Amino acid sequence: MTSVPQHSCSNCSMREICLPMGVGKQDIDRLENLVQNSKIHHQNDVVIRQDDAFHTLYAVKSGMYKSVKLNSDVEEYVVGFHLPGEIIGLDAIYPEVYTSSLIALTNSVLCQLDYEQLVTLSSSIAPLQHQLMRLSSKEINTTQAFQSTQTAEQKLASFIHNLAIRNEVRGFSATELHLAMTRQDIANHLGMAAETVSRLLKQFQGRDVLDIKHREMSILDPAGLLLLTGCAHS
Amino acid sequence: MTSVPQHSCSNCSMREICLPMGVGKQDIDRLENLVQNSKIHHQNDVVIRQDDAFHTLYAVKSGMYKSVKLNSDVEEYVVGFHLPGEIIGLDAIYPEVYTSSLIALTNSVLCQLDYEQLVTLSSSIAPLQHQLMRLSSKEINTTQAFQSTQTAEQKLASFIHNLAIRNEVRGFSATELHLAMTRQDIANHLGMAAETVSRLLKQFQGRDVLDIKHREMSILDPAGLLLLTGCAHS
DNA sequence: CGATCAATTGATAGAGGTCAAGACGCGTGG
DNA sequence: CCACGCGTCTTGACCTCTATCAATTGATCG
Repeated sequence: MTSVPQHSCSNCSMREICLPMGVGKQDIDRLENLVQNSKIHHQNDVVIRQDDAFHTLYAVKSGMYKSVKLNSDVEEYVVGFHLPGEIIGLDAIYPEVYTSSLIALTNSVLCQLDYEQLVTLSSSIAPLQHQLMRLSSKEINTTQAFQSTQTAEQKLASFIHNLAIRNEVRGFSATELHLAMTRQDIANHLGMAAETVSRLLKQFQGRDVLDIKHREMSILDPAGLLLLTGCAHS
Repeated sequence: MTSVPQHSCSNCSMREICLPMGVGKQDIDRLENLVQNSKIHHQNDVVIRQDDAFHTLYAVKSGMYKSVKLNSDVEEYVVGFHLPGEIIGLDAIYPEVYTSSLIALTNSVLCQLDYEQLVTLSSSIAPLQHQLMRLSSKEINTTQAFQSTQTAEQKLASFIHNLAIRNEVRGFSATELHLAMTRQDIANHLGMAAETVSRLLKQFQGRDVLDIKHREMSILDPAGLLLLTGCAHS
């Protein structure tokens, strides 16, 4: 009786969200062979350095990461946060270098996938090819979705709502969120000042939309939160 | 001596930017067979309606289009503008419905591609598969690139600079631009008021960075424009 | 238990939104 | 060819939202 390797796709709790979605049982081991040993990271570990040559995609197995883009000398921009099951590096395919640095926000685990091998494999596994395109498409959407939001209030509400939905999809709580990132990271990501995030969160609390203690957030009124977004987000 | 069909990929001036990039001579006719008859549109023609079922990707052959997303009842957001050689609809793959409406800004021509057929074909033509991924990746990048810009001045400068680069890549002028869209469209796209666009353009003129008469723009000082962006855009 | 980093809170100022009026360009029809 | 009307663009005045600066509190960790 051979034990399934600890970090295989077939026993991963994210298999229905991640790349293996839709891939049949007979093909999934071909995908598993391609997945390099998982890498364990600790808080503030730098996993990818911006401008390094692109060869591998990453999938988050557990924990949380952030992507940070250095523009000019000092100015940096938090592109986004990555939850389990999400693929990192799709944006690097075209320029063939990573466009941002990747940093672990907490103790986390990543799976590595050689891109060339993955593409080759996907041309013989139709569901894998489809999922690769689906995930790219999804990334385009999520990046676009936040552009339309106007005020700081809408932006922050959208951000929290988006986090809650992503948590829920992963089988976690839709109302109890742990914020692994700092207020400054959130603010930077949303293009506002950290002080504004602080003030708005307090305001949301005052309206009984949510409750925050440090990094632990409870969404008390999901419908109210959705209203604050200016509606229509997924 | 058979004449090449008028709207084939092989004699299209955008073939080195569009999907055919890298596809060999022997395979390109297989791609051409998949391309439906080109569709001619006039200004303000609605080509795609938001929320319609997704089946086909589009490639711009000539002219210019805009993507518009309706959020709540009245509020609408201009997602972006599409130049010749660009693929439209990649963001619709995941949700399987178009996430925005597509409107012609001037007399324009589109090529239609059935997505299912394209994916099937791409699994037997490696360069096509690569290009499909590359174009998706590029789209993720361009959407991300503008998020980091802070002030209205930086946003507008980045927008103009981006337009100029895209024009240049297509073999058009890098300094003489025709703005097919209204100031309101630009403003909406960049998340600012039309009045602000107007004032900033005037300001850019005053600093001799560019010259504008109605919809015709001349970039007088490309380096100065780049400075205004806050640097680092492609 | 200080030292350090994160988060909050208050005061102030400036960028840019909004409202309103007017100018300009363009197409239509007399 | 010119007058009219409509949509686009510009310009000005005002005000709000949010960034910035500064100080304090709170949390975390060696």
